[in-house]
Amino acid sequence: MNTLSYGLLSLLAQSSFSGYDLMLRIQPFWPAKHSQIYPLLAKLEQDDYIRFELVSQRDKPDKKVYSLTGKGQEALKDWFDQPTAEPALRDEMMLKVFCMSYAKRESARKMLADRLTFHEEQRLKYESKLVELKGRADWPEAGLPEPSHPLFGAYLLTRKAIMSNETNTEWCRWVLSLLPESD
Amino acid sequence: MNTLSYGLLSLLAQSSFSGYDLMLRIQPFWPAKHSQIYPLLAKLEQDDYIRFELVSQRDKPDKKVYSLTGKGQEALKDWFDQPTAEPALRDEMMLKVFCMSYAKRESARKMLADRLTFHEEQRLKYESKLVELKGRADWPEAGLPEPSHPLFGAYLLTRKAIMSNETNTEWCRWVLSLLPESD
DNA sequence: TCGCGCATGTAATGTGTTACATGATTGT
DNA sequence: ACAATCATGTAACACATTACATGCGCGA
Repeated sequence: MNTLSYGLLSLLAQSSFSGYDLMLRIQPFWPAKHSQIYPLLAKLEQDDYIRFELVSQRDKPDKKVYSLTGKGQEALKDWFDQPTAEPALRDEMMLKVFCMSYAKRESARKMLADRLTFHEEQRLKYESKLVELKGRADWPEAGLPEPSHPLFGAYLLTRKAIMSNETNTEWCRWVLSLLPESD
Repeated sequence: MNTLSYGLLSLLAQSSFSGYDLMLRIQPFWPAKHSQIYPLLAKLEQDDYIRFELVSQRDKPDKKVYSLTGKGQEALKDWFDQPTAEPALRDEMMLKVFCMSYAKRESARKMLADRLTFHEEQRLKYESKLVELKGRADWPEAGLPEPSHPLFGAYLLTRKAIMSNETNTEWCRWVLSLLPESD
């Protein structure tokens, strides 16, 4: 049982999902390709942490809809009390920034401008996710969900994503302001 | 040549470092253990991107001090104009937050409090790094370095680290305020 | 004297990506 | 026609961690 395994159980604690759904939903928190997810799900199913139901769809391929077993729920609870690993960020851009004084001005500006766009788009994405969450949930109009609400965690993470993207956007703009166009 | 390889070259563009130094300095931007770094350095040396000089020390083990070759400098410049990969963040805490409504209140509070401490400590660390940078460099008292200054990148990254840690600190405090102690 | 920091390396194992494979439906 | 989305899987390879291995000097 590695972190990705617990992550999948964690998503399944909310609701049932297909492998494809899980793959898409875990991306923001733990990047993983379908080629890693599918074998893991098979293993978790074999070890009785999760079970699946075959669902036939019209107009779409059949899918396996996974849900937590009792053992899976127990595993999740135990995991929660284990020490939590520190976050690991890997960002090629930061390595490039390190030697930026040796690069062409326009290369640097382009890299920063691309990253700025990325963070602005991410921010928009998570802001609409927040709206969607507010629609699905039934918390008071003040906008503050109860800690016991199943969507509480998703709300916190969406806010976190928005905050991080705002900060990164601000940083990109600041750096660009220090790098005037040289034409 | 993978991202970590370029990262090592990137650090060596600033100044010469031992493998041990490189291992410590690359952590904030690209986590990697010494067991990954040493063989990579040997390979980069064999391929003529870097060279080393054996330095004997009193009271400390001998070390290999690496520096960039001409080929290494060329490689760095080419790399800078290549498209930059998106950042990848892996954070076990975010996965735990997702199913927080199913966990014990005190477990959740402890996890958040630990993370809060982590980000506060990181912020202090990077703030002293900023002071150290200002001491080493000779940019105007206004505090704004020139983009051509060799420490320009390090300055930008240190500011970035401080900003991110502040934002994360703020998020942790906010979440804790939503999770009153239940005793 | 016990652990930590400096300093380097290898071997075994675990994690993650890319490529290979298939196939229907929907929108451009 | 062509690409994208949904949907699942395997195989080969690349990347990363843990454990094994050594050894000196310094401070508690």
